[in-house]
Amino acid sequence: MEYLNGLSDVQREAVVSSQGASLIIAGAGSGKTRVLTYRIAHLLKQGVPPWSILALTFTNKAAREMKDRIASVVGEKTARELWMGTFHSMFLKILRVEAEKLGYSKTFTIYDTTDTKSLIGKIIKDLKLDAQVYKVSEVYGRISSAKNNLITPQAYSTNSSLVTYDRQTKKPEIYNIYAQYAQRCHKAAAMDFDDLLMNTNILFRDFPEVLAKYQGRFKYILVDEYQDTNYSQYLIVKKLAAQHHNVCVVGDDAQSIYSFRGAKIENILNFRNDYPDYKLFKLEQNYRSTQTIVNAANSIIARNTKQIQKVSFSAKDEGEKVTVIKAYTDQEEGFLVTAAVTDIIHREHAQYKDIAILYRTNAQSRIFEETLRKRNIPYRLYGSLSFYGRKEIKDVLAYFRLSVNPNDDEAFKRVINFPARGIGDTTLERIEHSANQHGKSIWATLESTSAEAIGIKPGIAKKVFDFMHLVNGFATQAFSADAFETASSIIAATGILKEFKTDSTNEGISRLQNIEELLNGIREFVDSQKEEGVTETPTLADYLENVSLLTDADNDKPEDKNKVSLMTIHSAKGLEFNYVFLTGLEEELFPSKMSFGTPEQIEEERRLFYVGLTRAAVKATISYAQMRFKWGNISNCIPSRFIGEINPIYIEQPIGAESSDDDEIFAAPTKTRALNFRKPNLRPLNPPEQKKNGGFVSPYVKTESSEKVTENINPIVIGDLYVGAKVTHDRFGDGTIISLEGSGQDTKAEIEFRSVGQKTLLLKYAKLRVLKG
DNA sequence: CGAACCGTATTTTTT
DNA sequence: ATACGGTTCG
Repeated sequence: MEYLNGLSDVQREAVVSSQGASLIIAGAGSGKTRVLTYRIAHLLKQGVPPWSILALTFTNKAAREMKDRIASVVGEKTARELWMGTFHSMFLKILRVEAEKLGYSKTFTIYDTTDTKSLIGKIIKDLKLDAQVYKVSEVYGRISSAKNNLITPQAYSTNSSLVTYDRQTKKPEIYNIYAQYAQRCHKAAAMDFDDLLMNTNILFRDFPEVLAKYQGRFKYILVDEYQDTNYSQYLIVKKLAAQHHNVCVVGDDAQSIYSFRGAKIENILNFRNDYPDYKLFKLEQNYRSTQTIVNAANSIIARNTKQIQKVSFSAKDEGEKVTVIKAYTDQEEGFLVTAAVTDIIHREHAQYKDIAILYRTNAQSRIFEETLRKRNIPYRLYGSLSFYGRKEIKDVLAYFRLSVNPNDDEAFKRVINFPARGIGDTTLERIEHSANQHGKSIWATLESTSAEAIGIKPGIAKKVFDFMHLVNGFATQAFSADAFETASSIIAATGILKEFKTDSTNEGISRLQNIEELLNGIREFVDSQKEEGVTETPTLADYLENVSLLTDADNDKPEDKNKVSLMTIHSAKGLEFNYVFLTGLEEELFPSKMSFGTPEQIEEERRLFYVGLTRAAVKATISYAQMRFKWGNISNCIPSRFIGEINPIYIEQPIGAESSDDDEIFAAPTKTRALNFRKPNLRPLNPPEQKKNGGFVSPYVKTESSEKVTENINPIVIGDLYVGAKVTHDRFGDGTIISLEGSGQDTKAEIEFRSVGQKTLLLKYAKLRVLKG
């Protein structure tokens, strides 16, 4: 039991009290993962069979890490037999076995967000609804939230509050879209993410014997991040735990940040109602962060009204104060943050992996990428365009999916004309129309309906059938042969490989590399499955089951081990870094403009800020910019209210741009009103690299008549600066125009200030006003 | 059918 | 600014 050493009293109690219902309120950095893993390890040591333990997490990464840690205590073989994974993956595993009871084929595929959105878009079009009114993402949100609350299409149409709401928002047809969507998914033998949970609920509701089977099997159920469960997930857990009542949930109401996705903070607040004789453990000591960080975080979260009372404290050193970086522009924010990163690396002898740059939206990552690249700092970008979201990967995967499940209409549509085989939109439209008429999948329709009835010419029909024949050839392989072999032959036989090999552009090369990476991934999958003895021949079908729930965070490569992390605060949840930068702390960005509606939404943003701050172990730095590029335009930014909400005793005086008189050099946007700027026929002329000539930089834009813009523009005055005339000096060194666009009354310029000789490079933007004469 | 062109919306977070 | 969808032309 040596693993029990080194735990605090309350942690140890939480670990060993294995019977009955337990609620573990675990503040940030309180060793929650440790408690969970040791609790499971403890159960295993006591002789509980691993397959009778169900441990649910929200990310694959969390599950994997926990599994690894358990393995180091009880051995890998035992750990492997645990039912440990994300909600989605665990219930997918069950649904694969039980699918036929729900009228699904066992080989059902999973529609990811892209598939779902494309299908919803198609339905909106088919129903001849106004796409301006029925926005795909909004409709998707409504459908998703209905599913997460276990509202079927039928229930939706009779639910007065939903129907009333939709009428009021002038979208009365949402129920219809939902019904169509559900129907078409079913025809295609496809489930979306929400279906995995909803169908599990339906399975347990309609098949008591199935529920009883799993209730009997899972003697112990553990749930991580319980505050982020939605109703659908909550109910599954409740049902499964109904027999043995050994349910242990871990969470922190202060870290609930997924309510937009249907997470119910109430689930954790109401735990006591479901399990009246529950045991409560409060892990209040923060072992991760300095006192300053913990106290600063507490001072923020104290402003929220809805919370479980707890005292989060740290016994570590007081530590450094939180630094606030104030930058003129988003560019400068990138520069200053990167400079601070370099500083930490050198001064603190920190490693890249100790540092994270966090932001509210993925769109903010770009500037940090640029500035980090300039300084040759290795970084790993999470989220945004994920590996599995790339076109070429999705295309290849679509072939795989189609080979396993020919009814997968979204996959079919994706690849019917990729690589191009002369089957265009019109043809596809006709086939789909016919499929909808027959209430069948595209594939099934093509199998049972004549080309004539569909309305396509024999020549085209032949191409379609050739395609089907091609896919058919993969089908048997996909279930019997080695996944890597099958994948390789699909990529070769379909001409995908050729398609990319002949493309010698950078784009093409990177696509080919991605496909190679995918193949490598498949090979690794095959090897690991063999090694673990799961199966003799891991097939493509086996591979697909795994891949659909992976995100790029699950795709860590060895060379990514020591890099600065760039990610949203959401994806940073559960992680920790010695040095954390929280960036873009501006009103409307963080807190997001979208959350201005209700105080509850602001509270969620505040929790998000809390989560971000508590990721830091040693030091947290906050940054914001006074101007930021948004939609290709500069906008003014107000510092986030959250900065002011931190008790000032934990904050160091701001560094970076001072709000002194030099502001006016940059034509403070409050003074120079950002007037509407119309681009009059301007096109880039030379790439920016070629732009320098003798201290001046020539504009790289031209008008359609090939005139250089500078020649059209009279000198512009911004403070002391003359743009378009030589700038003799300013306090940063030589001022230089790097690009200039537009002509006429109002124009926009991008100015780079560089102080030569020093390493300092300041990038600034200003909205300029052209002064005539 | 497919490439090229043009106009418009986009940016909250993700299993 | 960019990406996507729709339209037009070859």
